Amino acid sequence: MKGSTTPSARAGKHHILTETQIESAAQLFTALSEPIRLRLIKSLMEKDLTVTQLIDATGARQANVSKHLSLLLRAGIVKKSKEGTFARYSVDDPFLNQICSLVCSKMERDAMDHLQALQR
Amino acid sequence: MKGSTTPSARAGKHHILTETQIESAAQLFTALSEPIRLRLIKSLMEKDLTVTQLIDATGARQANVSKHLSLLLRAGIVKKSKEGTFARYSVDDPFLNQICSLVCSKMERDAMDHLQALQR
DNA sequence: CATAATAATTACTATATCGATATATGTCAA
DNA sequence: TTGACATATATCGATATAGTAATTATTATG
Repeated sequence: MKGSTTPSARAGKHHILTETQIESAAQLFTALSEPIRLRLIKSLMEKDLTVTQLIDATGARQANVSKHLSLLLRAGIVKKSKEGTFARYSVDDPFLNQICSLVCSKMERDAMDHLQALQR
Repeated sequence: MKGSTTPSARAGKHHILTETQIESAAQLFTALSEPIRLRLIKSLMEKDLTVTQLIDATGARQANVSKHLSLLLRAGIVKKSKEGTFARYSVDDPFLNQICSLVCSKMERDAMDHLQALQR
């Protein structure tokens, strides 16, 4: 026994991404690939916040916060509503909670694997 | 009724990423943020393949395929085993199937929302 | 050993994007 | 209208990364 996964064990049960979906997915992952944007998302997952509040929450500069927020907006990850001079941003997408817990469990699993590899 | 989500509806049930986890997650998403890398992953999700086979499957150049594979390897997304002069790569991580179906459903949901917005 | 085949690496150009600064836009209040 | 505040945008230098061609291991084979 070689411990290798048979291809047939995988075939037929996974989602097959079209080329168009691959491009879209890549853009989505790009939007999630910057720590500052994940910090913004994390803050917004607790509650809706204005730009000023996000500046305080993340410690980033105003221009950077605005820039990354508009990127997240274009990516369809956050929503925006104007309130006077304020802009209130929000995340309201089950996708984010799901991907968050998925990433968490992968990282935990990888950490476990790493520990077991050390003990072996 | 304003249609806004109350913050309390979100609080308490989501995963809270630490700053370290945010950095790791950003690296993970970076690894998934290039179409060519998603194409490699897609091919490998069907079955294990050598570099040469991945060149055929993706149409990319050898150096490029090797470079992106080594990036995916460092990111812990693919595994590598040498077979003579060949290098056979594989993905064997439930994370990928999960994230794949998650991304698919988000894209489908966004498409539906977009259609409904047009009809409104 | 010499050669061919496979894959990784190096060197390079082009492009993208980050953060920072400065400026513009928009809104409210006096 | 003027001033103060909130946000967006434009620009710039620095850095990172994509893709390519050429080179360098590494391994199998005659």
